[in-house]
Amino acid sequence: MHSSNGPTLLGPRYFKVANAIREDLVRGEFQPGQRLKTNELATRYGTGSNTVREALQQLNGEGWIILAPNRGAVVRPLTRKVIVDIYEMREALEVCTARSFVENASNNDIRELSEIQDRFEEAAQQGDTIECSVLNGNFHRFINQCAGNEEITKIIDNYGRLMSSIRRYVGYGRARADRVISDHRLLIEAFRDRDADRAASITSEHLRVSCEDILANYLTDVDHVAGSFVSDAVGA
Amino acid sequence: MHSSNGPTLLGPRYFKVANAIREDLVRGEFQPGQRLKTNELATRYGTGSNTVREALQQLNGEGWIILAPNRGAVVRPLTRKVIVDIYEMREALEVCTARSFVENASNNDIRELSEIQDRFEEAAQQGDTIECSVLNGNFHRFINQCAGNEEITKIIDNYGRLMSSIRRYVGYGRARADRVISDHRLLIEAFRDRDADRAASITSEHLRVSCEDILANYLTDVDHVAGSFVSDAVGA
DNA sequence: AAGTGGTCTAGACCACCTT
DNA sequence: AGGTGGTCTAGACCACTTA
Repeated sequence: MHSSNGPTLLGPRYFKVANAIREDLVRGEFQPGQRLKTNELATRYGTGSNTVREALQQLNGEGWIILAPNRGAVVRPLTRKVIVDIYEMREALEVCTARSFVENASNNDIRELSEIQDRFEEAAQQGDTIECSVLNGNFHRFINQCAGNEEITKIIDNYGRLMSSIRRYVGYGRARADRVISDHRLLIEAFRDRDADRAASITSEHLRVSCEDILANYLTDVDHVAGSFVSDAVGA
Repeated sequence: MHSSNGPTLLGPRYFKVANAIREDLVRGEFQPGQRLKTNELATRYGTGSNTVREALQQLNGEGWIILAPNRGAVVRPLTRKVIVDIYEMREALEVCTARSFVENASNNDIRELSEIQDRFEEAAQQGDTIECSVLNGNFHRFINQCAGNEEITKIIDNYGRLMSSIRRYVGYGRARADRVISDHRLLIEAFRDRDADRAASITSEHLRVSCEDILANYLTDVDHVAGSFVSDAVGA
């Protein structure tokens, strides 16, 4: 081991390239619909085209780009329809995990969940939107993992980065944070009561409203890519 | 163009390699839990290791293998839990598409669906289990596509080959075919009545029973891989 | 301290599109 | 035909695992 700068620093090269491309997508460096050519990307990130290809396959699975055989990659335009579709899928799956959580979670799990929620509320109190975003992710991920369906967890995790990037794009206003807080509280309560139906309907409603909130703050006509930096966050 | 033997015959090489590996998995050439080494596969299929890697990424997304960075690929053991998880996911998503179908499908779509069903019943009548399997797939895929959520369609299609391989493994008995037929009929009827709740509950029940049927015919203790050929099909 | 096997690069190859 | 860019190969490289 060589002193301290970390052994591999984030694993294989194609991970780093995938991260770099994701960041550039969020920064708006690539336009929706734009073709991503392997050789260009290879020079850009100082790597071989084959490594880029692996990164692109990753991003394809995560919904960022569209990959066609013998055609290459295109930046996926994030139309309102795409956002609705993704949220609808997520709703279907998370309603399912919410039900399983009711069955499978130990009292300890529920306690742990409400600790995440406490930290979330604290972050919201201080207007720390980035932390809010992280903890909100943790909250849902914790439920999904306790639910115990690895297939579903894998799928939702795959889309996680894209979804939180969309969320970051429209911002996380005070009003939204308040709504999230009360939804989460109701959900925890339903878990405590071991009421699967209530947990399911709260989850369903929660995600539906979240999606509507995003669409309301989303630009209407033009197609978008995941980010294009957002300056103001709270109080949007 | 060179006469007639087909231009590229199934697209890029990594598709063919992916197909070949899938077939070998179904044939039981690789044991569950077995490591799949890129170089071995490369020699086996007469290709480069990089091409193999791309094929493996594909198979990873389809649930056939488990891929870990710097670790390589392992044949995924198809435990009962994995099957249950996949079916649960599928149920969550297809209940959703069944509902959307009720909203979005034209009368013509419903007519087309029931034509697929007619051909399915015909194949069942003749004991043609392979054709049954295909048409059953078409039936559900048609519903999913009409539902209009591309994200969900993509996910279910991804798992399609694995699921039909599992189905092929346990066989498609007379009793099962009858049950499928009556379920499908009820579903079409619910669609005709534009009754989303009924369509949802039929779909849910349909998949749940299908999963139980598979588990009942599945060997109990040992972990399995997707195929290991099945000789008898009807009347299991 | 090798060895094994995943990862990466450079350049050739070839599918597809344009002229 | 020619060009562009996706695909593929051979071999070097390097992370991780054995002793």
